[in-house]
Amino acid sequence: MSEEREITIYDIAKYLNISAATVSRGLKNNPMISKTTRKKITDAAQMLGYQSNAFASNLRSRHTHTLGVIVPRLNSYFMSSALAGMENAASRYGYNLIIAQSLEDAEKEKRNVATMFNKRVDGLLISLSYNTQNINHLEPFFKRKIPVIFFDRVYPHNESTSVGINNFEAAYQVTKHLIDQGCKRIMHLGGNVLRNVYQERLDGYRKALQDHHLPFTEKLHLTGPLSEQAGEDAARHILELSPDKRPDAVFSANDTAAVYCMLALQAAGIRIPEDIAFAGFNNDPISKVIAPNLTTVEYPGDSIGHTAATYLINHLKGISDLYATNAITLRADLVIRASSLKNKHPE
Amino acid sequence: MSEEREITIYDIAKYLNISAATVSRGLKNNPMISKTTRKKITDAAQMLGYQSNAFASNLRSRHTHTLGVIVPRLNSYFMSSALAGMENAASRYGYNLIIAQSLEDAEKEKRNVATMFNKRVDGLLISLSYNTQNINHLEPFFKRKIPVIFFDRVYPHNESTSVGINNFEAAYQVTKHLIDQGCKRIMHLGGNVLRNVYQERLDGYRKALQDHHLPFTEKLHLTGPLSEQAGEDAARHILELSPDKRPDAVFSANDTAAVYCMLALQAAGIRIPEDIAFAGFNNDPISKVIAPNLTTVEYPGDSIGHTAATYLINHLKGISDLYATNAITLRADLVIRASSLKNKHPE
DNA sequence: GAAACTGACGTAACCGATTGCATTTTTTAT
DNA sequence: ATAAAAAATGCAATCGGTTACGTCAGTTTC
Repeated sequence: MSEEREITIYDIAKYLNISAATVSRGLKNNPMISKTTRKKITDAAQMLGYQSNAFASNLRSRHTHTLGVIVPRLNSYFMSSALAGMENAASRYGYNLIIAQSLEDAEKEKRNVATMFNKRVDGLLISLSYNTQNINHLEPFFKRKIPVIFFDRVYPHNESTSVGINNFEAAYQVTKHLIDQGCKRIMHLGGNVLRNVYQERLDGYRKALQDHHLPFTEKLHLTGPLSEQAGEDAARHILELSPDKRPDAVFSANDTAAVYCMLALQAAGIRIPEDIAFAGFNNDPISKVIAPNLTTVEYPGDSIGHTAATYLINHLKGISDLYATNAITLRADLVIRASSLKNKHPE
Repeated sequence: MSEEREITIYDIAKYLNISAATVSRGLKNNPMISKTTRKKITDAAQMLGYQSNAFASNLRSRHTHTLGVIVPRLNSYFMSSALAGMENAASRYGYNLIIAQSLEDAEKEKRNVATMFNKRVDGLLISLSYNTQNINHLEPFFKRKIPVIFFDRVYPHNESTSVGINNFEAAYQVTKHLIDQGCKRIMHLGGNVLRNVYQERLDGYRKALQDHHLPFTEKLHLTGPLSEQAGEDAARHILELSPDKRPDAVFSANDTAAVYCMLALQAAGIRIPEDIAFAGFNNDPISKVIAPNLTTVEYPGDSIGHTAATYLINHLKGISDLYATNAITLRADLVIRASSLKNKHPE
């Protein structure tokens, strides 16, 4: 039952009859320490079961080897992939991740940011909540020059970098693909345009329509949370339209809404892609399971997370300068599957 | 460009002409401090933009308000749900989460555990990697009486608690359900029996067979990583059997393998559930998208995570005693869907 | 052989909040 | 008004590494 006392560098120092300073240096492979004493130190540390106390170290050296991550939700495929990518990069370089979720709430996001600051994270990776209006809550970070990287849902700021894809271009390609398939009345299920990703996807969609001389119709533009429910609601909305007013294609800003819209429409006897073609966004696992398989955009969460974290760490190590880089854009390819193929023999 | 200096309690103390000790107490709402000075302190703190330094605090008070979480992979639906549940519970009580993934590698898990220990987490939540043989690497935690909770993939240990479901019972129910549907040759796709969840699911399956006087056939028991590939491999295996030797049902220990097995079989012309009934495990989102919808077991990641974290925190606060509790078992209901319904009119 | 230098290690002052104990101030009781 | 009790605040040690600076023995240089 006796509480084991903590082994410190002082214990090692006493054991070897040397100073704590030497022990500290020896453990960090400081070249000032001779090979022989260094060996003695590491051996003694091993023997005594020494475990370094990160606090004491942080308190003095003023960095924590910890990165803060704030995401809207942890449990989406994209986010958990992004986190996995970050964790891989971070652990490779000896960094840890403190993860918090805003639950799409700007207020909780503010509290998360404050906590991260108090825990003195060395850098922050953040994807903004659904209704965050501005980034004033990040000021403490900017003031203290603690680097911030936005990923996925970014915010323009000239002292921090954004990591994501070209949403405009991807949405343009999706829409163009649907147009190439002969679709003329393409519906768009979008998210809150406060978030750049949804704004840019909407813009790409509109630009493609315009370039192909198709009108943009407000009635074919639905905005919502892109949830399962939202997908089903969209289906109901479509079914309530008179058949000649119905869209002949749906481009959803995520796969979840697309898939649940498809399921509801199919239940009502609508054929996909013959009656209505479908395209989503994210390349979520469900897109490969739904019948017909869903055309979508590969949104590489793992790469985005890995890139963002690596970049942040490189900045911290002085290898690259984050302030010079405004944005990093990763490749996001269109993944064409059966849900959008109206032409049996596409050229 | 000037680095803003950090505001400390000493700055507040100097500003108000009081001692740092009083400031420290005032900020923590210590009742020993009068209401008026407390107000003055918080106001000054606000005014000066004070942010507490968690290190200094931790170093002295010896707890971090941080929980370590080690999971095999971040990007599975179950795990990300569990993490989300943990984060909700933790943030409610002012705790943070440091998250690391073992990538199913026992060695990386060991390193993760050591890091968590060095960062002095107040408690540890862990789901073991695929090939972890023992829990010797957790000894430092046990020695220092730092509480450890296992969730999902647990390990028997009489000083720590496990949170999960009754896998044996759930698997029994799944198998019984398939038998009730008239199935007689039920195949099982299982995982590594080193992990309790897979061992127990296998046991439940076997017990149900036995109770219903059905033989257990080694040929109908496949063990693997339960990945998409594993599901497709299982399908190929089934198709290679002569039709009279084929199973009339498949019970997979997760939904991913079940779904990809179904897709491959369907592509080969096999009808589900008429030719082969299917059941999975986890209630992953894909189970609701596959046609026919997959019968499965609701494995409540969110609840498991929330419960595990709450329990750990209650222990830390002295509200409950973790050492007295051996296991917490959550409800896991069978979710019957079309993939297993051979009888058109089930009673 | 004295001065200058180098390598290896020790000394001690931090980092910023916490807390047992001492001290001062205020309140209560007599 | 005064002693006693209670409340409020201050003092100073402490947590465990880190690091600027000092020391000292041994080596090099001329």
